[in-house]
Amino acid sequence: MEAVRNDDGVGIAPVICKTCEARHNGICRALTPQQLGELSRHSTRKAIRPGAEVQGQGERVVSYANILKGVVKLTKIMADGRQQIVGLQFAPDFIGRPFSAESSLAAEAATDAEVCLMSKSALDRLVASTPGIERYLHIQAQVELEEAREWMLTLGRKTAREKVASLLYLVSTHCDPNSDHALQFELPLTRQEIGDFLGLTIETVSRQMTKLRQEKLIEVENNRQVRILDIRRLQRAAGLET
Amino acid sequence: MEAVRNDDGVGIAPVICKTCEARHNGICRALTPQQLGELSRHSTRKAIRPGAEVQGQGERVVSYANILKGVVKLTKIMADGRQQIVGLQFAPDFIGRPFSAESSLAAEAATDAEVCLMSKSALDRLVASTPGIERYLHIQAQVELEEAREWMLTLGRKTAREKVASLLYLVSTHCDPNSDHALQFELPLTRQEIGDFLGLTIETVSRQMTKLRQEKLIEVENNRQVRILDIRRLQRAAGLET
DNA sequence: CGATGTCTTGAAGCAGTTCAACCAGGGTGG
DNA sequence: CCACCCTGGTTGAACTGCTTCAAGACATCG
Repeated sequence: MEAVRNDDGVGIAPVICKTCEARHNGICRALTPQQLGELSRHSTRKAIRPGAEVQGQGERVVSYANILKGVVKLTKIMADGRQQIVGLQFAPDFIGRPFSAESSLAAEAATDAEVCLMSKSALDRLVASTPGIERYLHIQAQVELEEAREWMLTLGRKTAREKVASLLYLVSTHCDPNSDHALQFELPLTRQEIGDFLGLTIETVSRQMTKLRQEKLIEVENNRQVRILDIRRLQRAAGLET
Repeated sequence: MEAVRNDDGVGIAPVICKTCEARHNGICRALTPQQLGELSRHSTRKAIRPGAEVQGQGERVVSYANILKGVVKLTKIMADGRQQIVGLQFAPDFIGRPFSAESSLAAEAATDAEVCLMSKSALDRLVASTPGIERYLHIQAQVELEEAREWMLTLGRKTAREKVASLLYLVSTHCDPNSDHALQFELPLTRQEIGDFLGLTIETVSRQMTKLRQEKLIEVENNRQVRILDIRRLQRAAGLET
């Protein structure tokens, strides 16, 4: 909204933010250069490898994070080890819950990823003073809620085939922030993780993938590279519309 | 926060709001008497019978609603009729999505209920001018998101028995706004609706209820009156903790 | 009192799980 | 360079938990 100012030195956006995805489409867009400068003093960029936690389940939340690159999975785990992925986040999504001190889920990198960690207290201060930030977070919460509910339908009422197709469709619509549908992409999840997202076992996931391949809906290379051959049929296989 | 003023007539809260649950614990708590008066001019109280829609899936949203009494279910329905309940709302919850013109789900009374319908445009104006309202809505969105994700775990990874126990536990913790656990309550849902919430068939729900009854975890009268005999065991049966 | 809607119970069927074997790629070390 | 293993994925066969189909019970209501 406000251009980067360049006059007295106070208004200049931090160098580190200049090329940042979050600066342009993420939460930082709602900040003035001054606020950005203030926040960046309490922020650090960090690369994380697949499997590394951004935030643990039940841990005290001391920082928020912005995804700059890669995919982060949000998981819940039961006492006996059963696991459910309850959300996938892509750049430039924001991770963390204002107003709640404890995390009820774990956030873990699914792919090689890069995040910008921000001090909770610093951002909380900004939220209190700048309505635009709360607006941004509120809208993201709405979107995540909508996605969660859509997924509840998938988990509760779809067949294994529809579930797997739904996942492929979801990834294709989220992995590239610039386009609506990526027709070719690298799956950010292992078969085990796909199972944990869909409420299925790896074997079932594998079988359904094989079937979709045989029916020429998709092509798979190296287990991860997916090319969608017929997006309409995939959509139908996912139980979306007709 | 601000007491009802009584001096010049401008600051008096509308009579209709005086005894309202939402006024005390719901969204209207964030309003000044003036705002309350303004909003109440664009609001109407309405009783709705079980099955009546507050908001249809895919409909244009023209009003928001506050639940004053009863239980409202949020449902998603697929093209072929498969249905999933994606949320239960109790008084004094708020229904409706600011920032999105279309509803992706239907809101329908599960029990006899009473709502306060508010004009979307009037409330949107208030949201824009009063940060406290957005804060309230933001927090509710966070809570609903948290609940939706908890339920994703239930849908994806729990057995039929655990699902039914989870539902009973959920209702017992939500139906009475004043206490943590109601040990006796009337189920707001039919077996069919319970099935639609848990991703099960009515028969499976019925069988699991019977088993829980036989195991003395609960007592059931008239199919709807439930008494929880052992909340700890019910909790364990729901897959919560140990 | 039948009629209707909701719930329960039983028996058979099947989608998805479980268990087990196998396969492919990619290090690692002899 | 090959033997080795290790991880992640596939495939097959047997099993099982939930669904489906069908019948009966129970309550409410004209």
